[in-house]
Amino acid sequence: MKENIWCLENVNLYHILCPHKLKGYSKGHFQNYKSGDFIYFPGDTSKGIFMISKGKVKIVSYNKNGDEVVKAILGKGEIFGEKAILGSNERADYAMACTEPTLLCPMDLPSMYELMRNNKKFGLSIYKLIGLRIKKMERRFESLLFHDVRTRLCEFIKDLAEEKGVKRGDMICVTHFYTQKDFADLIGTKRETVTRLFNELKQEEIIDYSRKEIQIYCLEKL
Amino acid sequence: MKENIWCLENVNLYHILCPHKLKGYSKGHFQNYKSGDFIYFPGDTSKGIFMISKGKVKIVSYNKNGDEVVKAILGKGEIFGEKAILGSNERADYAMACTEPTLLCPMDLPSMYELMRNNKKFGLSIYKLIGLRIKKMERRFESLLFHDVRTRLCEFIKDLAEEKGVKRGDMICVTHFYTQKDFADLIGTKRETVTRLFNELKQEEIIDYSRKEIQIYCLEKL
DNA sequence: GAGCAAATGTGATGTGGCTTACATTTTAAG
DNA sequence: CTTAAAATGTAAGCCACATCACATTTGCTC
Repeated sequence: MKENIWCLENVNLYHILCPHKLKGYSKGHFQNYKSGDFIYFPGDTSKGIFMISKGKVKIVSYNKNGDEVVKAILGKGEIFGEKAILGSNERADYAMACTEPTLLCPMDLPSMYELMRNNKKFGLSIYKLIGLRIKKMERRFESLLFHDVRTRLCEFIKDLAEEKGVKRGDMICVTHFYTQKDFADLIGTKRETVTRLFNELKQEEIIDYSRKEIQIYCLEKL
Repeated sequence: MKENIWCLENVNLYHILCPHKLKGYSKGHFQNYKSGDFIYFPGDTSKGIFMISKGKVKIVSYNKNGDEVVKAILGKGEIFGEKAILGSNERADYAMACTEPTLLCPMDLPSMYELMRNNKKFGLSIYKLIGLRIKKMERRFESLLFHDVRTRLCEFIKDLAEEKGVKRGDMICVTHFYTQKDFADLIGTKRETVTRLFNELKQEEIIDYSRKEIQIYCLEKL
């Protein structure tokens, strides 16, 4: 009974959690949000988790000056609010829809637990999902601890490329929806520094970029 | 069926995991380590988790210069290697006993999963444990992102005080086993900076300290 | 297509904390 | 008690980034 679930690169919970196949567990319908709508606030009771069926969701917090700090941007098939499973009964961040429309598939906790107990495979998928989140987190942490800003930005772009890069000729194009402020938040620096680095990388002909796209000429040099 | 497990501050798995009460699940015996013994290495197959029954365990890694980097120091009743539960089939760090003797209660994965499925309370305890680890991690991350070194050190000392501080007169004493290098690793800075800050805090009559003890005169100013 | 807010670009200036390079003290080992 | 190794102390110099202060560009709204 060797269970090497870790070797799979992605858990696709979409087809498991999708409400069509889960009548009786999920509420059987999607929630629809407009761009800018908050899905939950800090302090809200954690009643369950969400899977993104369509659109993008930002997980954010606000610093003491009231500026928005982006902690993650998630897309279709991705899950958020999963700390509820781990016994966190209050949400700690804001979750905000940032596309229109944003469709979410909510799933309440008791159903989750029941499913996890009854469906071994599902349970392991959830563990794996959480494990991956932790790994990602640890990776960010170590990066912050050991690497300078430029290295961090390069790693981030490489990750983006791997995740959603498209080959076009001998370059890789990544379409994204981050502002430079978002990049800065995500790698732990300031917007101005990101601007400077983007231009530095452009100068060195490693990448080129516009608002919503990055073209990578030379992945190795990143 | 409201399950507010999160409100409990600590999960005490000790009395649940303790092998005396778990014949059939655990191997029914402790593992004994000497100071400096490695419990596992990076790349080792994750066969299960460990609970510390007696002594201290360091989770460490090594940077490219071969210097030891301390990632955590754990004591009695604490658990490590728990990422195994989340599907990580290889250990990513070194675990090293740093007291003599160090007694560990090992528990293999299949038994863990079985227990988690059959014993609801146990399952939730494990979730909560993992949840707390994540919270701790996120806290460290945010601290690193937003606070300067002095603030981070103060937070760390306050945590120590809360966790194991003892009132003596109108000061709080914390006996610990960290070197200044350990402090530095754990808060993400260099040893020299820690030394400077310790002396700064001493000068300002907020704390006093010797090798293995910190006396806190004024918790509020930390 | 005028007007405005958000996003991006770029210089000048400041500084926290890393680096380097030793001195001193404490602990462990023989 | 001696000696070596580990831990701690201190100080000068430097540099990656933050901060501040605007300029410019882009994209949306009316």
